[in-house]
Amino acid sequence: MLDTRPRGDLVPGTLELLVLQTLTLGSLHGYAIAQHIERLSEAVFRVEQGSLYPALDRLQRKGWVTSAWRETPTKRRARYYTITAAGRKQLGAERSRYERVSLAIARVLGHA
Amino acid sequence: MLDTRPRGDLVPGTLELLVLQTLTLGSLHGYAIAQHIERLSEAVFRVEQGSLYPALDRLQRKGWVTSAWRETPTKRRARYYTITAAGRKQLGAERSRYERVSLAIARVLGHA
DNA sequence: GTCATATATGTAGTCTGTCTACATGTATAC
DNA sequence: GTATACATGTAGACAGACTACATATATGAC
Repeated sequence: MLDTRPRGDLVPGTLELLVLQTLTLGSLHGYAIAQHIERLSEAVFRVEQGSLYPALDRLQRKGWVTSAWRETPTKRRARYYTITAAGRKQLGAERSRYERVSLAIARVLGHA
Repeated sequence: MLDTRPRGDLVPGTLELLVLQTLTLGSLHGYAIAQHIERLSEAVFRVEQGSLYPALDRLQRKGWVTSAWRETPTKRRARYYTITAAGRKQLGAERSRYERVSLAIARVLGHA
């Protein structure tokens, strides 16, 4: 997910959090979700299709997002994803969980 | 690693960082490393043996730590791990990498 | 004396999630 | 016509963390 290869991964388990957060902006298709995360992270993250679509599948299976085919403003078919109520609840849980974890890491690293 | 089961993992890839950081305190055996991380994180992390020892093996294979059998103050045999110069360099790289990533996450989550 | 607990190390097998690489196709700009 | 951006997905590999197991000693409580 990171663009710092070799061995470019860190914070797996966070992709679902970032996707759910992104979907609070409204329904988006996969490509737009990826672009949004990349842009907001200032290109620290690169969301690969091989990570994104399986992640969207998982989110859907868990009932945290739903999806439907629609047409984009540029007339192409795309699958739009929408966060559900359960997804928002999950997002809240994951956000506070991330908060706790990053605080704990900060304590171990000594900048707390 | 986290004590928030079910599905208790987040920030994998961070264990090596935390271990290297802990070893800057001096040579320690595995059990003490785990205890230190758990204590400093205020029990947010639980370092399982099944994660710790493979991680220490990896760090050793990469040349970032060395180890030797010694006797503990309580007279038991234990393998003491010591960070190497290469390990310190790696630690620096991983710390700044973590910094970059957590900033990027903060931006996506909107608290930046 | 014996039992529980804390100390101490490790392995086997599983699972999850991410990655690379591939496969497919359309719309738009040049 | 051809390159690029848009758009979705799959297959297979791999890393890293997890659970559960196996082993063993020192200390303190009873």
